[in-house]
Amino acid sequence: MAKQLITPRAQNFPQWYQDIIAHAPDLYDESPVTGCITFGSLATKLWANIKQYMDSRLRELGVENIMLPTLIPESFFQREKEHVEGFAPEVAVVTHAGGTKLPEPYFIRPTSELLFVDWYTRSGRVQSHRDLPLLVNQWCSVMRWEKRPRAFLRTTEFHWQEGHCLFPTQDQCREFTLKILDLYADLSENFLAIPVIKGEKAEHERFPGATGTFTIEGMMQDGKALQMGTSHMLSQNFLLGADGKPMVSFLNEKEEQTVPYYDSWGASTRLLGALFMTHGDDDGIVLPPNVAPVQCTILPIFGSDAAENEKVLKAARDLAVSISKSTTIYPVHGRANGFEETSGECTVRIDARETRLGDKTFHQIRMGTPIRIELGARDLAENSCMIKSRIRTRDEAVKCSLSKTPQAVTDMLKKDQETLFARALEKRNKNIAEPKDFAALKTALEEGMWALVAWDGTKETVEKLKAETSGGTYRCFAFDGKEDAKGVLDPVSGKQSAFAKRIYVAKAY
RNA sequence: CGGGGUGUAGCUUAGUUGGUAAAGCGCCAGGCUGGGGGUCUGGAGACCCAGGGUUCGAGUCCCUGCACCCCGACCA
Repeated sequence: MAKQLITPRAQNFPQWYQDIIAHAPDLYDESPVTGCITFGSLATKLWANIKQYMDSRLRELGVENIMLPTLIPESFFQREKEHVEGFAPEVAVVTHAGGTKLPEPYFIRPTSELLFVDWYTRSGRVQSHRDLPLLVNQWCSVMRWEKRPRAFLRTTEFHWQEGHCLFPTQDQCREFTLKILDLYADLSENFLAIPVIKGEKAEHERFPGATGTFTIEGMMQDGKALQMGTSHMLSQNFLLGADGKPMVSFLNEKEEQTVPYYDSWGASTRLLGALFMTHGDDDGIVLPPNVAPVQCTILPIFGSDAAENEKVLKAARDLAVSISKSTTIYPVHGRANGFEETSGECTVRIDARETRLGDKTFHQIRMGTPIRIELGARDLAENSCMIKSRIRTRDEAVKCSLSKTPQAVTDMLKKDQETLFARALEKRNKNIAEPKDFAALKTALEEGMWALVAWDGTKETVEKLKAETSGGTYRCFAFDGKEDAKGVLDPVSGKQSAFAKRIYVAKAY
């Protein structure tokens, strides 16, 4: 019985990550295109859930969705020098179409600032101060020819949302940019159960063309940082042409032509990578109940008596209906036929395949399903079932009467969501050091920790940090309002801090 | 784009000094089988990455490509 094993985290973290995502049924497949993956039904549902959560928050803020083209005319790229230099190396170009060479090549969008700016004027949406703020977003995929792809964390084509908003004043723009950062943090912490640090990127880490970049950073189980979403203040940078003349302007209350302030913000399918890396264990991925496409799977236990099996299956269906509070049960054709699902307050799946319980159990473990319920003829005779959680030990299995099961499941889902967040938070907080000197900083990074330090603000120090700690980077300035870096020495250079706030240092994905 | 590695069945791999392919998992059929991948029997499945070359004969030896993976630099 040679099992397909998952490399333990402690032994080789990158291999472990590859193993758990590879073993999760229907999560993803490699594709024929370099660095691109096929999102399986599980990944697609996870992304759909994230999208739904975020979309409803965005609607509360008044953001509308639109959809722009995938291609950008090459000439657009001549407008924003810094932006072009930032993205040119990783852009794919379409030179031929319709069997002939195109007069002007099209770039496959790596991000859509240039198209949004065009749309603002083309659509006539920005003419008066009454048109502002203009709050729009799009869900799409973009393409960046990165040197080193990693499934979910950095794929050549990735799916994301990109919001592009205009405001009459800089203050309003900044306020909204930060509001989105809060939204990202809320999504991450309350939905994905991943604690994040909110902060501002140092100048050298800014989005090309931005005047300010704000980020949420999560700590993965190996202590590396992952940038999970960014919100950029672009100010008027994309709205002025190469000649300095406004490309977008509106008439304000005083009847003056005015250039608005622009922000853009995005979060991508990298969030799924963060999810797996944060919560996964040596048995596979673990999905927090709030994002999980299926909260609970009922595993009927079948014997050799067909009539008994029929009764067990019927009881499983009744139980699924009462847990999910939905009467519709429909078949699901996944890796094999024999699954059924209900939707409602929570999604309950029945694994009615005629395989052994061990197979069904393992399938669910590898898929990260929060709760399993085992139900056989003997349980049925006692009007009970066994409830097991993905994140609890087998000793913690609960025997529960069928009538009380729906409430027990609801309670367990809520508790497990909290537990996952609390675990990750505790681990994160334990792993942030405040080193006094460079030696202590090096040690902290070697041990997979982050460090909160003062920084002298120089490029030399950035280089020195990276070179002498094998990849340490400045992640973001602490966002907690504390100004405790004044007069403090930078542990890397030994010089005075150039900023009022301290900055987080970590190795990163 | 530098450094290293690997291409043989759906997956993981074995293939001796060159003689036209093997195992485990998975899959299909059928037994026995109730709680973390059970077991027995039978079966299907591979122009050995591509193109050249050496040879009576190449998965194996020699060139040349291509692809993928890992470690760095770049990034959501």
